Amino acid sequence: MDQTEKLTAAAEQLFDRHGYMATGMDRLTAAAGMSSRTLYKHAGSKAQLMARVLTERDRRFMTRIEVRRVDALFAALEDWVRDEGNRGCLFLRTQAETGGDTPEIAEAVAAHKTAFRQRIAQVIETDLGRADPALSDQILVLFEGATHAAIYRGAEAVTAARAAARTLVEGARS
Amino acid sequence: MDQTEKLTAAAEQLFDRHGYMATGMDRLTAAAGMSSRTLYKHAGSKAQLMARVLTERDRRFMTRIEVRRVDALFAALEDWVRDEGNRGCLFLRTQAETGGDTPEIAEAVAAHKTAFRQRIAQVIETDLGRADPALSDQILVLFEGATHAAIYRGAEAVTAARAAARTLVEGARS
DNA sequence: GAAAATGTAAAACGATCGTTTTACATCATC
DNA sequence: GATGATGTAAAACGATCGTTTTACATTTTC
Repeated sequence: MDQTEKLTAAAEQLFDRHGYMATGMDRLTAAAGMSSRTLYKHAGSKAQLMARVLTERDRRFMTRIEVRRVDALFAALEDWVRDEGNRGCLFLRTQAETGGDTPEIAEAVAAHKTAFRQRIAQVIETDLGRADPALSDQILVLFEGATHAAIYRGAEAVTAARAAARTLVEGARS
Repeated sequence: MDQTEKLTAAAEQLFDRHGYMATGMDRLTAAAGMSSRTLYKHAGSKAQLMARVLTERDRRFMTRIEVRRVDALFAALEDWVRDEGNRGCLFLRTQAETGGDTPEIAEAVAAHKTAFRQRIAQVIETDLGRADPALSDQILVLFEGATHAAIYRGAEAVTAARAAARTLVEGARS
C-alpha cells in the first residue's frame, strides 16, 4: 500500500466517521502516519483530498453492486452496512457540506450518481428482461432511502426496502 | 419577529445552503443583522445554535405532514421541496457532520426521527383503517429516499416514491 | 428619572485552520 | 559516490475559528 492509498483510506475513515468540520489536517497526518509535507504532495489540498476520497469510494461501492438481480442489490447494501457501518451517503453529505461550490467535488458526486443510476437501470433490465425506467426510479429511491433510514433504523430499514422492492418488481413482472 | 427567531431563521438558511464548515459566526452575525454579543446571548454556542435550528425545523416540518393519507405525505414533500429547496435531510446531515458526538444535537435528531416515524405509522393507520408496521417501515424508507434522491433527480424522485407508495398501500389494502 | 435590561460596534482572546517552508535524513539509480 | 527523488520533523505563515470583553447607546420598567 503506497502513501497515496494510505492517505486516501485514512481520510475516508475520518471524514465519514467524524465529518469534515472536525477533521483537520493534523488529524489526517496523524491517522495517515505521514508528515504534512508528504500529505500535501499527494493530496494537493483538502478539497482535492475530499474529491479523491469520493472517487475511490465510488470505485469500491460500484464493484459491490455488480449484480444481476434487484434483490441482490439490497443484499449488497446489507453487506456494505454490516462491513463499513453507515452514516448516510458520503457523496450527498459532501455535496451538501460544500454547498455544491467545489467543482472537483460536484463532479465526483455527479459522476457517481449517474453511474449508480445507470447500474440500477441495468440490473432491472437484466432481472426483468426489459428496460423499465419507472421501476428504476422507484428502486433508486428505495436504495437511497434504505441507506439513510438505516442510520437510525438499522438493518431493518434495508430489510423493509428489500421487501418493498420485491413487491414492486413482482408487480412489474406480470 | 424577535432576535432569537431572526437568528434561528438565518442560521437555518446558511447551515442548510452552505454547510456547517463554511458557516462561521461572522457570516451568521451578518445574516442575522446583530452583533456577536447579542448572537451569543441568544445562541449560547454554535452547537446549541445547531440544535435549536433542528428543533425549530422539526416544528415546521411536522406541521407540514399533518395529513390523513399516505399520498398526501408525498404531496407535502413535493410542496416542501418546491418551497424550500432540498439538500437532503438536515437532521441526518447534522448528525453525520458532528459524528453523533454532540449530545444536544444527537437528542434533537433522535427526537425528530422518532416523531417522524410515529407520524408515518399514524397516517397509515388512518388511511388503512389498521396499523401496519411493515408497511410503515416501507413508506418511511420511500420518504427518506425521495428526500435524498431528489437532490440529484429533482421532483421526479418524489413522483416515483409517490407511485411506489400507492402500489404498496394498495397491496396492503386487499 | 434612576435603574435595569437589551442592544451595537469593535477590539481582543487563544486556538486552530489549511498551507508552505526550512533543514535534514534515506534511499534507489546511473 | 554524486544525484535526484522521497521521506520526516517542526517551525512558521497569515487567516480565520468560536468566544469574550470593553465601552457606549438605547429602550423599557418601576
